[in-house]
Amino acid sequence: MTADDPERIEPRTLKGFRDYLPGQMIPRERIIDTARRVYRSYGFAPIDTPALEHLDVLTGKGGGETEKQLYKFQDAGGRWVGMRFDLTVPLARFAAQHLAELGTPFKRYHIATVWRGENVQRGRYREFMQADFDTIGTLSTAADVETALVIHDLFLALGFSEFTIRVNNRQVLTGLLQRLDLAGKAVEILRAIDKLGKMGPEKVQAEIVEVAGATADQAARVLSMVSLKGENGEVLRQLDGLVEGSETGQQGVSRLRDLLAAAIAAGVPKERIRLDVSIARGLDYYTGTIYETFLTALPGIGSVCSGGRYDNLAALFTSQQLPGVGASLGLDRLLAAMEELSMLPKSATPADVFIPFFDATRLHDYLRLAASLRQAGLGVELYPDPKKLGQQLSYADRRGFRFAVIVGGDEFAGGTCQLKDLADRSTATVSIAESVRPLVEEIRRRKSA
RNA sequence: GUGGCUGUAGCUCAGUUGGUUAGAGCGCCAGACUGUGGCUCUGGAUGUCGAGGGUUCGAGUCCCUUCAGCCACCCCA
Repeated sequence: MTADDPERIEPRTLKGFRDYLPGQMIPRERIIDTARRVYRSYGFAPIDTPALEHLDVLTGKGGGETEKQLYKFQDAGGRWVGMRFDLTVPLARFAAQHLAELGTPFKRYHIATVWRGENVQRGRYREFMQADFDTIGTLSTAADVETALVIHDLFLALGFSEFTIRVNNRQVLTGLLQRLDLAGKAVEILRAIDKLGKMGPEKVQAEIVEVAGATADQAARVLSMVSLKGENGEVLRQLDGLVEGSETGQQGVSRLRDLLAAAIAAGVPKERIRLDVSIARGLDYYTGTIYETFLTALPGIGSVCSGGRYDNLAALFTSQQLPGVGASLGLDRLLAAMEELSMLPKSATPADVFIPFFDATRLHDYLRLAASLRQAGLGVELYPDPKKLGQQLSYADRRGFRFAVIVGGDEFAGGTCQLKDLADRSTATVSIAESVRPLVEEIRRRKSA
């Protein structure tokens, strides 16, 4: 093939779809591992579902926005199929289909790729990964609390200390709207409220009047509630007054009060979990607690972990009432955030130890050494060509290896090796005559130091 | 889907009113240094100027289309 070969195909990826190089994939896998570990530590069990579903499963009763973003096509057999655009709808189908054998309460996590044909932006792609966890089959506030605790543990485990889980409860707003006779326009009003951070109160109020047909006075009252600021306890007290006379509203406030108290009792610092009456979440199926997680250093990127409680997950598929609560970690958005915050290590190798192929006649010895280090649990890469040592070390340095174990003629003769710490350029002579154990211990010691 | 900005070497960019063989820095490869990587010096390779079409004697430079990226709307992870 030549450069002007007309048959040559340009290598490229679809808009919004990306390749992941080792430098990106290593931290990505680390986030996945962390999420998995935290979810499992609470007893959430892994599941998976197909990427493709029957189209009607995904579209359900039809919803404007998601339907527009849905990737759909006819398969070879003429069936209409769609690619999942979130993990909640597949969970609903899954629950309706298998819950009889699983029983409730059922806690699952699901880390998988989803697809949305929407316009791309920083941290927003057409193919991205979500890491969901949900507890279904219970109405208990305990599950709501646990959801917040999982989010909290997760972000700590990921290396964040500056973040805020904002919580709210749909029932509070619903209660207020009932009192204002605006209950029928809840969806439009919620959507307007969701824009509060971006547009400011005046425009939101105008939108409520315009889109929901509310009077200026009604809109002002919605705004006054949604604009409540201050300590969690203070806001709760004010909400008590605002929802007075609405059973739903009172229940919402009461659940928020319980949730916050329990989360703080469980060790979440109060600055990391805040009642924020303005968060509403676009999705209409949330009926109770709502969660959004913001990074203090990067509020502009939006929520990196969102979720909430729903009354009836699988109404579309079964008459069985399935309440639940859960949240979704936006892995790719989070990764974009971490990259921007320089939280990603630059290493492009998953291994700790580099062994230069130094003495061209000793391949077998190098292979043996590498094997015994691996057996001790270390990741080891042996360079494939006996090039000059400087070049090999330069390669190791670029890749981000931490250690080089150098063994040449002198070392073979003396039964030793040189352990070189690429980070601080120091070297130490370690005996490997009897066993590699001293070497392994030295590496471990330096790693944890 | 709508609107704005951008697209030149692996990366960041320069490229004069359209004018012959398209440049820099960084990176990469090699050597100086036949057993030790971040410095220095020397040499070297690399471009369908995002793609396609048009205007022109002549286009990286102008026009149209298209693709991709960034930003806003929208929505959301």
